[in-house]
Amino acid sequence: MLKIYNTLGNYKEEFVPIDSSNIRIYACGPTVYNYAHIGNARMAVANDLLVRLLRTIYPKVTYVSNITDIDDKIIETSAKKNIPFKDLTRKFEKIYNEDMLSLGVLPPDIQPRATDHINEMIELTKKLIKNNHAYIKEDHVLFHVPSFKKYGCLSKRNREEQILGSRVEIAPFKKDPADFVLWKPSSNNVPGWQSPWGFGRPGWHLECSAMSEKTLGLPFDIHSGGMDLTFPHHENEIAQSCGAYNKTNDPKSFAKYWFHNGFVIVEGEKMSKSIGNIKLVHDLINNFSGEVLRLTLLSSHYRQPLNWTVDSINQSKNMLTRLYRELKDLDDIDINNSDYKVPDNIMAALCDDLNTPKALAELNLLANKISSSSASEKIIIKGEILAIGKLIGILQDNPKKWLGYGHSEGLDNDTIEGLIKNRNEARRNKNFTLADSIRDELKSKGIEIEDTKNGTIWRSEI
RNA sequence: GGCUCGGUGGCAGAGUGGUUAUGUAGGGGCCUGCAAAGCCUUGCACAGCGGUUCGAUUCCGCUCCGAGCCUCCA
Repeated sequence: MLKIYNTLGNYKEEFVPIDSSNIRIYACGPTVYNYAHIGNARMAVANDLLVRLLRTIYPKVTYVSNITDIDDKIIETSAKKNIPFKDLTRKFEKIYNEDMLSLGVLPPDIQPRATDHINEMIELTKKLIKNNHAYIKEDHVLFHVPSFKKYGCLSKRNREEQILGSRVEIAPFKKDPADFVLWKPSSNNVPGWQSPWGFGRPGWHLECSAMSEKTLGLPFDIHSGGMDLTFPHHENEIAQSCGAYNKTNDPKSFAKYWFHNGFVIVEGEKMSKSIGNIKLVHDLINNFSGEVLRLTLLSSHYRQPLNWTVDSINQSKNMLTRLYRELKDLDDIDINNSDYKVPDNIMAALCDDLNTPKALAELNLLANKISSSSASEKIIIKGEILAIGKLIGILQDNPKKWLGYGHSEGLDNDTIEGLIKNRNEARRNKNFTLADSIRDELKSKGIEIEDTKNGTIWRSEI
């Protein structure tokens, strides 16, 4: 039984599908005007894991994650760089997908773009006007928040208190301070589309309401995104999608479960432009394998804040190295892929609101058992480790390759083999000073050697 | 000011009303010419103060500290 924490209600609850033959999930994707940072990656990895887990339980999962390719930050950036906004967004959409793939994130089944759904957004806005949830004022269309009684149900906010504590300047054309824009005018040099309310562009919440309905139908099972999207983005989506169909008393007529991942902080500090500590996947991938980055993201529970530190990355790297070493030692054991089975205790941990730290602890315990296991037990353990790895998206590489055995980026293999031969010659002659100096020389070139009972083997330091 | 969520061993990070988390880093040992790798073994912990309890790190209250949202944000 899968349990997930539902922000709509703030408690962990059993996942009961709307239609168990097709689980439908929508994750708010990136606004593509820059490289993806590690926070974007955490969202993608958390949802990827959820989808992978759902796929092991249910026959079909439809995973939708959008690309926001029109918004004011995009417009600003394209103006500043003097390139058409479409060129900008297509470029970073491509980079985003490449970066996520390097983290082992499987592509969503559908990745809709906001600009391909302008008509749907216009239709949705028309419905909201017709249902008296929206009004037209000074070329804007605004959602009237007091018309939606359940407003605040997701973020547990009381409107009056919000207004009192508000530090936001309120646009003069709003009937109510909480009203938000569905459609706004664009001047000639700003991207826009023709609409019944003139040339303009959508407000930023509207796209997800339109695209989720179009791609998944209403209601769907899970809606996800970063914690910060809870308010106002997801709150407004609920208002729009429920208001369009006059289901204002039933937020679950839009999406049943709300799944939100926590933030990434960097070396104990908030990740922000002003501190200048934004970690881009594009840069990290030059220094660490995607698998290491993925494991680092999975090493804390998805709802907890994740402290991204050099130490935490190295820890993940060391853990993977150790596990790959175990697998390398089991290299000569052939197993049938179809016999893979994720052990019950690890399934249970993952089904308990994606408790990845617990699952990883169990994985380590499983690996610890190898040294004291019989040959037949080792077959089972190897299969289980690979099955777990497949589920959570790690350990699928060739162990020798991953560990760097037998290939070098610096010295060529013949030179290395030659030096090892000389060293072993020296060892036979008990000339350990020479032997050790050869080893040191190799080490300085990034080559580590291991003397085993089957001879000397070498690997590049990872 | 309002709403959420946290404070666990050097570090990372689960969990539990009484029993080992796990990893990583350290200590000791085996192996090795010495290493590396592996194996065995071992410290170190539950922010503070009250309360409930036979017993609390785990439940309740308060205090202190921290994070996020309330404005664009994953």
